[in-house]
Formats: sequence, structure tokens, C-alpha cells
Amino acid sequence: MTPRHLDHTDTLHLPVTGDGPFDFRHTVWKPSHYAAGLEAHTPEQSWRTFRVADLVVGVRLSYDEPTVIADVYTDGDYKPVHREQLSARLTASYGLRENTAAFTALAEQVPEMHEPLAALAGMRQSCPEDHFEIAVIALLLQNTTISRTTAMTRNLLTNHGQLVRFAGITLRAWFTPAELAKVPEATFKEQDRLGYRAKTLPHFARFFADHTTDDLAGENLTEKFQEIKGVGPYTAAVMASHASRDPAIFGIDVWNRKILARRILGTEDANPTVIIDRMNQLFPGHAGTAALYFVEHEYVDAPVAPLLDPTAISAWNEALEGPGS
DNA sequence: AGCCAGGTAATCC
DNA sequence: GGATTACATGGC
Repeated sequence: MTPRHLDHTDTLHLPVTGDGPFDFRHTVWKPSHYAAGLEAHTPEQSWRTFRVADLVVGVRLSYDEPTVIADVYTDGDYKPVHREQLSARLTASYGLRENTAAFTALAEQVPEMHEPLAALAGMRQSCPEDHFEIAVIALLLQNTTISRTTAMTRNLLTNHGQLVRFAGITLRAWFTPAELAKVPEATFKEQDRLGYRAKTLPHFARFFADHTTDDLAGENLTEKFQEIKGVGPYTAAVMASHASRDPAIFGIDVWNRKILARRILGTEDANPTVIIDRMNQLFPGHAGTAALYFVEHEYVDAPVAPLLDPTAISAWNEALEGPGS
């Protein structure tokens, strides 16, 4: 499949203004994240696609202290309003104005956090996804294995998203809620192999086609999101925590439950309320950030999707474009 | 073969 | 209320 070519249209200089250290590499690339073809990372650079309004945008990120440099690529009518939206999106997605000092000071007092802090100090929460996109990811994580989550994500992006080429890299890009709303349930089931999720995904597309991020401002998101069929406490917490970037909260699931039980309780597993209470006790106001550090530290020495050597990029591109291209 | 995965909704008592 | 169970699918 031949990707759409995006041209260089802008360069953004995004200052990192929060107090405390900043770890560019572990902010933009997370060792625990599985690869869906939406982003690629080498030791010095990262590439990522975004939907800004209906535009498909490719961004190449690098860091020149104290500034994140974003080279922007598009093939549509890129206007000043898009520039503003993209700047705000990048700044929020990677927490460029958030403080790390308070958490770092707190974490230094907790022995269990010493190793994660040594490896990751200055890492910020990242969520390049918007509300709709993170909702889809959380849906695809429900009660299944990561290998199947990855397969379903790739199916959806391949069949309903976009394939683009910019700055030497080929990547996939998300579909918009309106684009996904046109896809029949049977396609989700038979072509995308979503299983019972095929019934709930159309509710997601419709909800977010009708409610933009701006519409949702001021709502109690944890409650509002649970009005969507297929969204329960876990999915709502993931969505709300990414939307609010509240450092105090985190969605607990079987995965992080076991990691946190081992890290802070010394047991293989534990009751969710016990873990949440202990995390809040150890890291008052910062339990969400602390959970992020424990989970990412679990994968720093064996990342799910390792950084690419720059010489491996052509092989990456060929894998995404498929045979015969 | 059967069990389980980074849950949810429906249906019990 | 809290406990129990079906729900799709694929990997081990």
C-alpha cells in the first residue's frame, strides 16, 4: 500500500517550562507501550502522527534543551488555527509545562522508588491520543491479551485509518470519530476481529462524533464517559486520567495491579483497594505519577517496542507499506 | 482441551 | 448491595 506523502509545512519550538528535571526520551517514548505503527523512535528522534481537526499531521520531535523542536508535515490546508491546536496538543500531550519537582522530592523519600527514579527522573506522563483515541485503546485493552490488543489496533488502523510518509518515515494515523461512524458493526467483527467489542465500538464513534473535547470541558468525565455503552470504571478511569492528567489518579487493572503489588507490598497480587490506599499513603497527591514510574521501570531493560537503530528505518517502512512497495 | 487476558453488563440473591 | 456469569477471540 502506497502511503500519502506529507510535506514539511511548519516548525514549532516548544519550551519546556515546568520546574524539575525533564527526560525527553522517556517522556515521548514509553518502554511499556506496544507498537501500533502510530509512532517510531530512535535514540535521538521521534515521529508521530496526529489528527488535527480533519487534517492528517506528521510530526518529527527532537530536543534541544530547553526546547522541544517539532517539524510538522501535512498535505492539506494548514492554517494558523491548526498551528495553535497542534502546539497546544503537543504541549499538553507530553506535559511540557508540568512540574516534576514535587513528585521527585516525594519519591526520593520512598526506598521502593529509588531505582525507578534513578532510571526515569524527569519523565512525564505522555498521551498523544485525544479523548476518542484513548477511549478506543482502552476498549481494545479490556479483558484480553496485549498481543490481541495490538492485532485489533493494527486491523482498525490499517482498514479505517491512514498510511502516511514524511521525514523519511512511514506511519499509520488514526481515523476520526466521524470516519469510524460509517463503518458497519459486521466489518468490525469479521474484518477487524474485534469479537464482542464490535458491538460497543459504534457507540464510541457516535459519542465522540457528537461530543468534542471542547464540549466535554467542565463535565465530570468519569461519570460522563460511563454513559457510553461498554465503558465501565476501568475504561472511564483510563480516559479521565489521560484527559485530566491528574497526577493523583490512575486506572487500576490486572496488569498494573500485579506490578504495584510486587513493588510496594512485596506480594504477587493484592486487592485493588489495598494497593490504591498504599499508593496514596506513600505518594499523597502523586499516586498516578508513581504508578507510571513503577510500570515504566518494569520495562526499561526490556522495552515492549525497543528504540530503533537509525539504519533500521527502511526495514520499518517496508514492513508498514507491505510487500510489493 | 481448557484456561486466561491491562473488563463490562445483565442477572441473580 | 455484592457475588456470579456470559461475552469473542487467540495464544499457550
